[in-house]
Amino acid sequence: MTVRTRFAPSPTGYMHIGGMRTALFNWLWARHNGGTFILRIDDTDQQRNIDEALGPILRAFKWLGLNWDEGPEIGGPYAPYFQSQRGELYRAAADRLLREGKAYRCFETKEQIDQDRKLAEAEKRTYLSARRSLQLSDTEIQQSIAAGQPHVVRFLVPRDQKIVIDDHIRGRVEWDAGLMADPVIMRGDGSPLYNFATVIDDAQMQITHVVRAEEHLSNTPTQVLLHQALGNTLPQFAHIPYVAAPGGKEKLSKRKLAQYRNNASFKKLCDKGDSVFSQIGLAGQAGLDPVMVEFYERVGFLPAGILNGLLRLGWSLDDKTEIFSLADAVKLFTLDRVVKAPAGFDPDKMVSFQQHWMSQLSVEEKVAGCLPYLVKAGLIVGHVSNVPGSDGRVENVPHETLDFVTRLVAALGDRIRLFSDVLDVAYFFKDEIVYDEKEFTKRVAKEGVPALLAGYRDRIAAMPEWTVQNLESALKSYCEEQGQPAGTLIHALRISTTGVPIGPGVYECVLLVGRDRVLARIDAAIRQATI
RNA sequence: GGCCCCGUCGUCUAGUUAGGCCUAGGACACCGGAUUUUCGAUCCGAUAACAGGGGUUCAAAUCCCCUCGGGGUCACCA
Repeated sequence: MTVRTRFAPSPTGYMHIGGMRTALFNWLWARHNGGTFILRIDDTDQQRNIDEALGPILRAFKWLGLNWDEGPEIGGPYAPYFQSQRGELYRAAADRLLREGKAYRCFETKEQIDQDRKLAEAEKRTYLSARRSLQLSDTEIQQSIAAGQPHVVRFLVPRDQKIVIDDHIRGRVEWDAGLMADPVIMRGDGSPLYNFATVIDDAQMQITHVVRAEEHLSNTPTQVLLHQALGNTLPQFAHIPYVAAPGGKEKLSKRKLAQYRNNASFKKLCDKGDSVFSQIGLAGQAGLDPVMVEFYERVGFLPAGILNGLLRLGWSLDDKTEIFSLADAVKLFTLDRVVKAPAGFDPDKMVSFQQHWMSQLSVEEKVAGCLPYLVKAGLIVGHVSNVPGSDGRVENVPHETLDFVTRLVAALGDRIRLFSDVLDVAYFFKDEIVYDEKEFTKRVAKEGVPALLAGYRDRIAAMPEWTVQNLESALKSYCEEQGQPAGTLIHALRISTTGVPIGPGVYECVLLVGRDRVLARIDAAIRQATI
C-alpha cells in the first residue's frame, strides 16, 4: 500500500506556523514511506479572491522546500483539488445517502433546534436531534421541496453504535454514537459542510493516513460514521497535539498576538521584526508576525532552521539528537515518536536552531542572503528580483560593493544569525555615524584620550599599508611609548570609527570603514571630545 | 456543563507499551566562570522537574484507584 497523506488548508491569506507543522508531519510521513503528499484546498466557504488568499500558503511551502505531488498548480489524478470545484461529488454522495435512508432532509428551523438544545441543557441531558422531519411522508417532503421550503441534509446517526479508532498517537479512542446529534452534511444552499466534504475527498483521493491537529479529534467519530455509511475503507488516523502559545497551554492563535508580547522571547522576535520591516519597507504589513510563516522568511530565517524547530516541536528521535536536516527527518520520522501533549512555541529555541544552520553556511551563501536586505534598506545599489520560493536574489551589484559586503560578512562571522542582522551594522555603509553618547563620554571625551587618538592617527596616516597586523602593532608600541594601557586607545578608536561599543575586532572595523573615512572620523571625534 | 484529550526542570523533551540500568538524561533560556581589552561565538560549571493522595510490589516516573489541574470540542466555521 502506498502511503498517501494530505494537508488541507483553507485559503485565509496567511500560513499559520502551527498549520505548517501539521503539514510538515504529513509531508515527512509521506516521504518517509516513499508515498504521496497531497495539497487540497478547503475553500467551501470562500468569498474572497482565492489566488490572493492562497498565495502566502503556497509561498510558505515553496520557501521551506516542501513540495506536493498533487494539488494546486500541478493537478493530479484526483483533480480538482479545490473543494469549491468538487460540488458534484458531494451532491452525488449526499443523494446516495438520502436514497439509502442514511441521511434525511431536515426542515426544522434554527429556532426550533436552538430551543431543543436549551431544553436538553436545562434537563441536563445530552442534546440529540429530535428528527421530526423523519415523520414526514414522501409526498409531504416533495411538496415542501416544491414549495421551496428551506432545508438541510442531515446524516442519520446510527445511535446503537460505538465508534473506536486506533489512533497512531493517542492509541484507542472510543465514542458512543448514542450521544451524537445528527450532523448537517449539506447546507440549505446545497454546499457541503467540512466534515462531509473531508470524508468524500479523503476517500476519493485514497488518503491512507489522516495526520491532523488534535482539535479535529472530536470530528473523527462523525467522519468515521460517514465513511462507514458510504462503504469506504477507513483511513488511519494520527492526531497530533496543537502548537501552544509561548509559555502557555492554549492553542497558538493570531488573535492573541498582543498577549504573547508579554512573553520575553516572543517580544524580542516581534521587536526584531518591527525594526527590520520598518527599514525594508514592510512596516505594518498584515500577517507579518511570529505566528505566521512568512514572518520568518521576511526577517531572514533559513528554511533549515524553521524546519528543524518545527520538527522538534512535538517530535523527538531519542534523548539527545536535536539537529536534523530535512533529509535526516525524512529518514527518521515516525508517527509513534510524536509527543502527546501540546508543545508551547518557544521563539528562543527557534532562534537557536536558526543559529546552528546559519553557522553551516559559507560566506558566499550568507552574502547572498544579506544582499536583499541591504538593497531594500537603500544601503547599497542593486536590483532585487522577487522570485517566489527563492525570495530576493540580488543582481547588478557593483563589484566593489559585492567585495565589500563579502569582507563585512566574513568579519561579522556568527554575529549574523538572521540575514537581516546585517542591517544592525548600517554604520559601515553610511558617511555619517551616530555616537553612542554614554560610550563616547566614557571612552573618548576623557582627559588625555583625544591627544592619544591624535598621535595614533598621525602614525597610521603615515603607514603605507593598512593591515590588521600593522594597525595592531602600531597601536601597541605607541601606547607603550606613551605609557598608556592599550585598552584606552582601542576603545576610543572603536567608538570614533563606528560610534558603538560592539562589533567585529577593532582593526577589522578600521579596515572596513576605510582609510579616508577613518582618518576623518578620528578628527571628528577629537573635535567633538574637546568642545 | 456533556464528550474527548493531556499532565516529567521556566521551555522543548528522554524515560511509561515489556517496573529495577533513573540518587530522572539531553537541549534551549537563565545565572556564574574562562576566553575575547568590545559585542557575539566558544569552552567549563551551577540552579532546576516525575501535579497530589492512596494502593500493588523486595522495588513505581513507569502498573491500579481516586482527586486536582490544563486543554480541545460541542455551528447551515474549517
